[in-house]
Parts: sequence; structure tokens; C-alpha cells
Amino acid sequence: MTIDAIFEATIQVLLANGLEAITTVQIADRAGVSVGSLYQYFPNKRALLAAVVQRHVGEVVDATIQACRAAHGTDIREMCAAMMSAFVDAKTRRPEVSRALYLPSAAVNADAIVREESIRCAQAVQQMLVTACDASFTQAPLVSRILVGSIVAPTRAAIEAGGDRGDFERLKLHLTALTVGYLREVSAK
Amino acid sequence: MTIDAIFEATIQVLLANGLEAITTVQIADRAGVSVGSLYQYFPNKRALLAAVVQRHVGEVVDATIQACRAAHGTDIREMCAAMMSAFVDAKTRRPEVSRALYLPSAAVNADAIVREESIRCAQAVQQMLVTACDASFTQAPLVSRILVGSIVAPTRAAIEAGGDRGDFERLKLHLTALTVGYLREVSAK
Amino acid sequence: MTIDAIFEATIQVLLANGLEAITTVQIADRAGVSVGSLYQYFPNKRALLAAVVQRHVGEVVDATIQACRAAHGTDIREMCAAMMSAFVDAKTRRPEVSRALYLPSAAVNADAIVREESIRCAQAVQQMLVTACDASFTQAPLVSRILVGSIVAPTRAAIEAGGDRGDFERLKLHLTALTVGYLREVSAK
Amino acid sequence: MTIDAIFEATIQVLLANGLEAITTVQIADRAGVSVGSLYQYFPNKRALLAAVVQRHVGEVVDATIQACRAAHGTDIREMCAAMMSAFVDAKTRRPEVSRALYLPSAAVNADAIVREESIRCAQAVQQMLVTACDASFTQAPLVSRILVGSIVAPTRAAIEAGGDRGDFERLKLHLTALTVGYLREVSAK
DNA sequence: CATGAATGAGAGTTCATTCAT
DNA sequence: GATGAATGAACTCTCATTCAT
Repeated sequence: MTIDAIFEATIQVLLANGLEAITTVQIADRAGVSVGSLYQYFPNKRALLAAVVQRHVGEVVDATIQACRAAHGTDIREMCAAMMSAFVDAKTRRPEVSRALYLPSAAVNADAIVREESIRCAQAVQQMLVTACDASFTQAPLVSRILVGSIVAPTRAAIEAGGDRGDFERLKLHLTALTVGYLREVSAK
Repeated sequence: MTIDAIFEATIQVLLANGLEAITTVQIADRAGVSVGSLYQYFPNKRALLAAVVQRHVGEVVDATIQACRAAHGTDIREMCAAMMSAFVDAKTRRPEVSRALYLPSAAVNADAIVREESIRCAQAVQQMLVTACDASFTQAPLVSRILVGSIVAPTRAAIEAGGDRGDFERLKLHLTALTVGYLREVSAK
Repeated sequence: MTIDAIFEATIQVLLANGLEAITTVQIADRAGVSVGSLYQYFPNKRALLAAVVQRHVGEVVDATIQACRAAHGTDIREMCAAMMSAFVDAKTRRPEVSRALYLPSAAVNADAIVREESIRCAQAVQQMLVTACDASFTQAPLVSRILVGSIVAPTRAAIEAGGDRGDFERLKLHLTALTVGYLREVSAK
Repeated sequence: MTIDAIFEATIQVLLANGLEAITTVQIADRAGVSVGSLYQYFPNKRALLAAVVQRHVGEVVDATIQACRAAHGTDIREMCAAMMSAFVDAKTRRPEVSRALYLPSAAVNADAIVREESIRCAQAVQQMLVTACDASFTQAPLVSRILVGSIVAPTRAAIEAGGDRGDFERLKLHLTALTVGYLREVSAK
């Protein structure tokens, strides 16, 4: 509960002040706790930022993985559509949170989290792809990583451009087209 | 000349210490100049980082744009292949530079540069796409942005994974497949 | 208490090093606190100096005003004698403090304080003068300001000349003569 | 000529930026010379400021002394009127210059100049007073110093209040009244 | 356990002064 | 003699972290 408040406060301060100007005292103040308490839950500022990023990215990846699992055995288009829907929905559920977290995500240490979560996601994608009923892949690991990578930046661009629901739905369609087209191109069948 | 030394020093220190630990004195020392001189050329640290990012990203975008122009009037596959080749080559000419600059690129202020350069690139892509001999697009602007966005993250992943020339050549093929597939999917023809 | 220590330290450093050489670290050191603590109480160095001046000048003006009030209704000579006594006593209670504070008093920002306190003092003088039993003034505001102004520099000169109690008592007599003579000259009666 | 330009530039920068923000480069720029040249004429910044103050204060004191000499043998009122007229005229010939120079005058080193010039002025006053045809003084040195001191602050206040010619003429009358009254009070005759 | 005043290392930045051209 | 880029010591101020209460 306190941790949740701290997480939320971190996001708010990040949105208000940016990554460079954020301070532990500010975060604690906005969370309604003392700095001392903050340090009871996190060993240092870096760990706090990492945890916030971890949770957010983890949630998005979890949602995407779940969609991937549910799509096992279907065809390429269905797989891609399901995955894009889950990914974009999860990422844009609270667009301002995503926007706030793009900054610390790149900061030292936190980008390792992003990298690892991307790998976790790519693995689920790979496991899904091999079950596709209308395609097969000789370089499934690489294909999965390309696929996951390719959808990140367009989504970020849409969020930072301040897109609305309609934009995000359109984004889903294009990401589906992007990934379906790719998989067709590299499918062995 | 002094400015070049400062740019190079910034990249070196960034690679050695990361974004959080970089200091103006360190940069000046490694560039073989005094801090005072550094401040003669850049109003502040942020501006220096922004300039370094600007130059790097600008070069990559310039190279990509040039390839786009040269490919006007060809077919989709040739366009994508040419563009991917130029982009990946420019971005991986000195992989460690690219790797160093991913950090400040996300830092406040510098990400605006990245955003603008992306737009500049997307415009050139759009101008190329409308000349394609084997496809036509109803939503060229969106398609261009998606296309540019989709190739950024996979390339970054390849660089950060410490890929070699072979990996980068393979990357080109996949990015070509990715974009060709996408354009086929969304082509009106 | 900490604030008092900082005030006292500021005066000591000012006496030892002058206005140009004073640093926040020095002040903090001599006050036995850390620079950080100093900045917990004062937003910046300028504000600290201003506060020190404010307190000193405020005390002197308060003492003078009190004497003015007590002298309401008396004659000119008694008024001047009472006021000069209070002013010189307050200003020379710790001559070295006064001497130390002449420097920042002129520094930007702090001289505004001196100006305002002078005005406050002049108003009290004016209110006193209009009750004089042996004189009346047609330009009371101007007369009050001249009067307050005229006693400042001679007192400063006496302090900076390193005067002793005897000098200060002699100063009182002369300031009294100065102001009494003036008031007689400009009295309408 | 160059020195004059530097003096004038110093005053301009002082008026524009205050004492704390003044820099040698700024002064040189505004004077239309290089910093190097500035250092050809003055060993350091402090000496430059001191010279500017010296010249201004010296001029005022010179004018006042001249008036004192011309008034030898006259009566108290004529002496005071002549002196006040010369002093106020000299000090308010270019009010903004006086205003600009109040700041460095208090800064370390330059206030010694002010002190010495005050003494020089007081000596001329003393030499004048002993020739007064209608008064004699037992403590001429002290009286002279008080007299000189008493007129400084009211004049400064008038200048800083942005007074016009009319205000300055009124000031002369009051300073004359102030000093005449004083001299009458302390005259032995 | 919570608090938040105190700490102080360290960062960015300035600017008087120099000296090669 | 004039120039102004280069220097780097030194300053102000910040803020992650601690620990006595």
C-alpha cells in the first residue's frame, strides 16, 4: 500500500519534473511518507526507479505473454492480432504512466530490465510461433526478437504524440500488418 | 577540432561511466582541454550532450534519407533493401558510439532531437514510397512513421547484444523482410 | 539557535575576510554546521547576508523608534537627545558587528533593507516631531528624512575610526547639537 | 581616452548589472576594447573599480574644497550655503553615476578611498571654519568631520530616490539649515 | 517503526587573469 | 601594443543517504 503510493508518486514527479530533477524527498512528500520510510522499502533511489520500471514493463509483458499463450495453434494473422491487441492495450491503459517511464527506462540499470523483459516476451512469442498452423520458421529466435523489437518504437511514438483511443486502434491494425507481413516473408512454408 | 575532441571525449566517458556518472570535468580532461574551454563552445552540459546526440542521429538520418532519394521510382523490395542497408550501415559504422548514445538520447531534451530526426526521416520515406512502381498507399504518413519506428528497436537490440558484421547483415535482411511484408499488407494495390 | 550561530559566524567571517572573500562553506564551518544545514535555513547566500543585515538594522531602528515614542510631547532638545542616545547606543553596543555589516549593507539587495528601515525610522521621527512642544514643521516628512540621514554617516565614521565609549558619548552630544540646530532652523515657530 | 571609455563602461555595466554581476569582459566589451587592453591600464579588477570610485569622489571633494576656500572669511551661513551648493551640484551633476558608484564604494578597498577623501574634505572645511567671522570652534576637527558626514547620507537618499533638480535645490537649503544650525549650536561665541 | 534535520561529497558553472599570436 | 581563447581554481548549491529522536 505504501509501496503503491511511492510508485504512483514516482510517476507523478517524473511526469512533472522529468528524470533529472526528480528527488527522493519529492517522491516521499507526494507519497505522503517520510524519506526515511522510503528508504525502508528501497535501498536507494536507483532501486526505486528500477522497481517502478520493472513493475510497469512486467505488467505489459505479462499481458502480452498471456495473449501469446491463448493464441497457440492459431494462424499467423490471429496470433499477431491477438498479441498486438494485448500489447497496445496494456501499454496504453494509462498512457501518461508509459510516457513517464520512458525516461528512467533508458537510464543506466533500468534498461537492463527492459532488455530482459523483452527477451522474456520474445521467448513467449517464439513458443507461440512454432505452433502456427499456417507457417513455420527456421530462425524462430531471431524472428521473435525482431518482431518484439519492431512494435516497441511505433507504440512509443503514438503515446508520446498524445494519441487517443482511435489512434491506438489504428496502431494495432498497422502493427498487425507489420508483423503478419514480416512473418509471411520469413516463413519457410 | 576542439569541438571534435570534446564530442569524442563525451562518447568515451559515456561508454566508460554511463550517463549518470558523466561530469563536465571528466569530459574536458579526456578531451585534453579545460572546463572553461568546454563552456566556451557549449552553454551547459545538457547542450553538449544534445549536440553529440544531434550529430550522431543526424548523420544516420542523413545517410538513410540519401538512400531513400536514390531509390525513388524503384519497387518496394528495392526501396526497403536500400534503406535498411543505409540505415544499418550508418548506425553500426561505430557500434560503440551508437551504444554510448542510447543513454543520453532518452534523457530530457535529447529525446526531442531524436523525435524530430525521426520525423525528418519519415518524411523522406514517405516521399520515396509514393514513387513506388508496384504499390500505392492511402495512409502514407502513418505508414512511413510506423516503418521508421519499426526498425529502430531491433537495430538497437542487435547493437547492444554486441553483434558483429554478420549479425548486422542478417539484421538488414530481416528488417527488409519486415518492411516489405508490411508495405505489401497495407498497399492499396 | 542554529540560526543564531550562523548569524554570528557570518559576522565573524565578514570581519576576518571582508565581503568579497566570504564563502558559504566558511560561514557554515565557523558556525559548526554543514553547508547543507545553512541552506536549510536560507535559500541562498544573498538571503543570508540580507537576513543578518536586516536583524542588525532592525534592532537599531527598533531601539530608536522606542526612544522616539517615549519622547512624544517633549521639547526639541529632549527629543533629539533621547533619540541620539538610543541610536548611538544601539549602533555601538557591539561596534565590531556594526563595522562588519557596513559592507553587505551596501551590497545589492541589502541596501534595499537599509532604505526601508530608514523610512520606518523616519516615520517614527516624524510622528514624534509633530508633538514637539516648542516647534512646528511645515515639511515634517522631508525634515525627518534629512534628520535620520544626517546621523548615519558620522556614527559610521566614529565606529570605523575605532572609537571608544568616550568618543561615542561625545558623538551623541554633537549629533544632538546637529539635529537640534537643524530643527530650530527649519521650525515654523 | 581609452581609460575614459573604460571608466564610462564600468559605470554603465554597474548600473545595468550591479556590483555582483560585473565582469571584466563585459566592461571591456562595452568600452570597445579587449580584456587584454583593460589589463594594460589596470593591474586587476579591484584597482579598476577603485580608480573609478577615486575619480568620482575626488571630483566631488575637489569641487567642495574649492568652494570652501572661496568662502574663507565669510560668515557661517554663507560658508555652509556655498559648500552645500558645490557639494550637491558636484554629486548630482550626473546622478546615475553617483548612484552606480555607491555600490563599489562600500566594497572592500574602495571604502578606504571614500574615507580618505572624506578626511581631505573635512580638513578643508576645518580650514574654512576657523576663518568664520561670526563664530569660533573649540573642537574644530571633530565638528568638521561631523559636518561632512552629516551631508552624505541625505544626499545619497535624494539621489537614490530619483530626485530631480527641484529636489536637489530643496536639499541644498535643508543641508544648509542642518549645518548652520549645528555650527551655531557648537560655536564658542 | 517512522521521521526529517543534518550531512558533506561532489556537481555545474563562472570569470579574473594570462600569454601566444 | 592589442587581442581574446584558454585556463582552472574556487564558488554556490544540491540531494542521496543516515541516524538520533
